[in-house]
Amino acid sequence: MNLEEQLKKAIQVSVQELFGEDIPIESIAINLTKKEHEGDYTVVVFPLTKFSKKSPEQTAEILGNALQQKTDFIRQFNVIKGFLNLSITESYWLNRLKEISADASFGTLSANSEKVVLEYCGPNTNKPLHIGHVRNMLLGYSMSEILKAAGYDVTKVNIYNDRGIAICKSMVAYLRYGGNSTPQSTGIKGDHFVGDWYVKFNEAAKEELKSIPNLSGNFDEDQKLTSLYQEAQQMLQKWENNDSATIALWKQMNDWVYAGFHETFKLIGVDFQKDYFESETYKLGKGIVEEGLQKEVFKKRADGAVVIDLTPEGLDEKVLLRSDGTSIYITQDLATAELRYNDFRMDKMIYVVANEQDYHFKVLKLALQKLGKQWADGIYHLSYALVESPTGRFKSREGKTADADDLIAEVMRIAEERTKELGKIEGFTEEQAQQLYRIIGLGALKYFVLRVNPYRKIIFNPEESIDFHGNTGPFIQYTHARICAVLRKAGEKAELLDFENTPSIASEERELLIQLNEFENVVSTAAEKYDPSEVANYAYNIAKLFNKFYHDYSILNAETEKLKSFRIALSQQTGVVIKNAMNLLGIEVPERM
RNA sequence: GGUCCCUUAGUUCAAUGGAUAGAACGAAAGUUUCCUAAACUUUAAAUACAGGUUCGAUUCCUGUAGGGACCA
Repeated sequence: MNLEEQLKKAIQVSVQELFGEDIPIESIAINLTKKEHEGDYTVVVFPLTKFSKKSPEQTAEILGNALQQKTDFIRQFNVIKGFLNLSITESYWLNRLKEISADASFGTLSANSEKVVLEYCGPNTNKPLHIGHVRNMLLGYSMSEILKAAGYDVTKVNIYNDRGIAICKSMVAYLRYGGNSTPQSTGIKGDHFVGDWYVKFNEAAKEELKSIPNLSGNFDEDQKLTSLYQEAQQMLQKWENNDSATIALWKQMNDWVYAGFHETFKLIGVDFQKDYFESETYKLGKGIVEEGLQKEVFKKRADGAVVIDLTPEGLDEKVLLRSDGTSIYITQDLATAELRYNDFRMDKMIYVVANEQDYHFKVLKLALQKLGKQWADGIYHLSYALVESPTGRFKSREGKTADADDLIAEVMRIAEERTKELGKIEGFTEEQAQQLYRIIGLGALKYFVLRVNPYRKIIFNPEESIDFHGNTGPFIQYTHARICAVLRKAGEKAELLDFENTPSIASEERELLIQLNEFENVVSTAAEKYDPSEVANYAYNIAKLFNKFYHDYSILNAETEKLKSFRIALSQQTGVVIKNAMNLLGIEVPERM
């Protein structure tokens, strides 16, 4: 049982004994004491005054005395207004550092036997990944690591939107203008190669529109008048009819795209245990529509469309099958969800999808619940806001600035530039140097994205490079490298860890230690809130505290051997926590930089 | 028209209903014969507006203004 739990339990018992009131343990508020006050933990006693029938000060005083008697780790306490500040004994903290250091799995919560399927990325196969996918992938990957650390059994899945009019457009343009070119012959990465044909399609369609009169001015509408679009339509038709030449071309182009995607996945460091393809699931909707009609959860409208009435839930009447019998995204997704449940029997199903689809997922979950699917209660939409440029939403036609591969290349280039400026790669082989640029560049990018709450939109200015100073990934990585340098110099002495009865430790050391002890709480909160930024901010705070400690005190030249031993252990554990926290964000930390 | 989200220093972000609202960048000033200065220290600087709930509101509720998304 950790310290906070022990404290809460002791408070609960004391309140019962002192004031004769049973209070739920969740109602007890314990915070870390603010810097400007003396103490380690603070109990807010205002809520207890209604049971004690005494002033906040008196209540705190009485409770403080009781707690001190009941436990053996409270050295002293003070009361300021309604705040009871408890100081924990030094021996408790020293002992705690030993425990943490000896615990190889510190930061990993015990397994809870719940199974989670987490879907993320979800690209279309007609164009390369862009900055939106980057946020999605970083969130998805990080969330999976956090959930694993919190004790869940996590399976990551991807869904490819590999069919439909969009990919047919690329196919048509390629057939018309592509000749026998391939990614290999042109040296263009597969997903970009196919994406280029998609762009080409739109350019050619615009060109064709110049000779067509009476346009509406709306490209999405007007393009339907072009021969190109009609060809794409026919292509889609043929695809749906299983025309072998069409299928062969479709497969070829998608394979190029997948090869490109996989390269990017590998570089950015994300993976999936299972892939789903829309082409294999897009027809599944019919069955669930039947089921819904039978159960009378869905109904047939006068015009023949099948709908679900969600007005009691404050939503609208939602169409699930159009009057012409064609299905809609939501219908497919209902069926895909069920398919996935049959595949995995998971307790939770998490969708990492942009907040444009908040409404969609509300409907999805509600509809499944209304159909009586118990497992639908476990659906969670991890919604995140879009990444925008300073002038507004990134449009694919803004091109390069929003492209994922370009973005990654750019941060790595900046990392290289900065590192060389600082002359930090002495003694590195070329391969090690490249590795370092990758770690730092990606660290900067990933931290930049993950330190922000998912629901908050990110303004990314491609003109200004991502920062490497202050509250950034490289700052935290640098702290880790510093720690490694000290530990290297300390040599085997780091193994000794004899710091029993170390004379009084400084407030900077104490604060760092208290924060290290919080790591498991942070993991648990991040998992509960589905929010990696909790971990990011924590890692930053740890790094900041360490740097202050490092600046103010000498580790290797400590006044006594015991103190030195303590500081080495503290540094070592800080390094471990930084590394583990950063790994939860999908960020690697270098040993030298 | 309906539903949902957002608004905190010049800028980008923090703050389970708790103490004097924290950081970073940028601005101004300083620290290197000392374990990595991608670091550290100091200064100036913010809760959109109006009500309400209560011991206490950046946080919860209502309304206003501004920004964004979705549903037809």
